[in-house]
Amino acid sequence: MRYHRDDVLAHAHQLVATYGLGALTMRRLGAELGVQPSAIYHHFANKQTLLAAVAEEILRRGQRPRTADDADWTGRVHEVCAELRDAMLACTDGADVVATVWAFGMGVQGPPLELEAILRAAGLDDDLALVGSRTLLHYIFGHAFEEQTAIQAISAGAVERELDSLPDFWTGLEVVVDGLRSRVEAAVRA
Amino acid sequence: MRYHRDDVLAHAHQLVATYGLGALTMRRLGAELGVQPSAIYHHFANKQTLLAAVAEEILRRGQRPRTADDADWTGRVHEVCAELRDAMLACTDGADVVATVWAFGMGVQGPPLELEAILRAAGLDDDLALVGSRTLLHYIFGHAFEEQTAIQAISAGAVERELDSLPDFWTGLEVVVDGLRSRVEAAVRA
DNA sequence: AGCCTAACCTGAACGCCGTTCAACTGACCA
DNA sequence: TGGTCAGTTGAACGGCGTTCAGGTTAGGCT
Repeated sequence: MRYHRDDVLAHAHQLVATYGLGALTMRRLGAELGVQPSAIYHHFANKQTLLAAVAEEILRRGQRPRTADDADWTGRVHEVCAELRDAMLACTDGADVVATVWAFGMGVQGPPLELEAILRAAGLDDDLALVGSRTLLHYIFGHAFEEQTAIQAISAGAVERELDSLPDFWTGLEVVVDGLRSRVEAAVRA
Repeated sequence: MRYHRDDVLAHAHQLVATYGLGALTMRRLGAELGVQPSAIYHHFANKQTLLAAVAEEILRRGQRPRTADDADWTGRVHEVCAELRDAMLACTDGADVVATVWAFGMGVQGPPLELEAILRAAGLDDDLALVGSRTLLHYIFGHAFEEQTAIQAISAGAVERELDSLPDFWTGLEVVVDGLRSRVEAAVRA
């Protein structure tokens, strides 16, 4: 059997989704495909590139049609945030993968740009729209990463933490959106 | 020369601070001390434990006296957030180290508990104080991590990103604090 | 049908990594 | 003087990402 880039990517994604980021090894991926590890370097320059592609795949699989097109900006923000969060949670270590790739500037530009555009359309100037989108992103990444890590640490028995000590995602998101709302109202008033 | 736990920890911290997380290797740390890698396992059970200790050390070195003790809660929040952020930025990969250790529940409980207490003293109920402290934390970790990673990626020439595209930390923090302020006012009014 | 080219793969090697373990050293105290 | 124990040694195990020169095969062109 000979493979294409998409076959390798699909297997890599499945490996991460099923067994976590630690299972994504060039050797294991090769074994999964019945191929030498070195064969993967024909499709991806290195592991970092492969990881970036996995991150995009995680987001791609989580995409949904936008329903609240010209509704209140808060509804559109919620929609994008929910999609991003759900996409990451649907994959073991998804938040880790996506946040890392994003921070390294190797991809994952869709949701940030979308949030930025929504905030600008709501009336914020360019600087505030950038700040707002990044604040939302940091909150979403941080919450999802902590949630996934805690689940993993607990199920591995590595730590005696309680799962119900995790705060609700939506309440925190509301706090950030409230902060943005006062800026939007000030901008519209001016 | 024979070493104690604190000597090993100090060298580990210095290694991370100077050359980054990637340089913290049991082998390299041993070499730095003129000792076999296995000798380190006498002081720390494994690398994860060592890393947790390094995270605590990063925070410890960033500690400052609290000046705004019974002032406005927003001032106290700013103080804690600034200390946390500065402590992480003072060390290469500091945000990565601290955030990871925190997420794994292996330590780094000082700042979160402090923030939670401040918000509770401001009038928020337990749930909201927890949500608020976590939201602040996620924002601080996310921003610092992205900032440090971007600096590193740019200086390594790995990516063509612009440094000035990073949004201002304090503006974003103000957004979150604004969101919390409306909750505090609602709580005090009730 | 035959060929050529590009895509895909092999297999071995290199230099790292965290971790384990039985055995040794040396300072300190009774 | 003898024993205890914190600290260390040195070798080994299994795993990792990555490189490279060379082999193989599928698909389009003549």
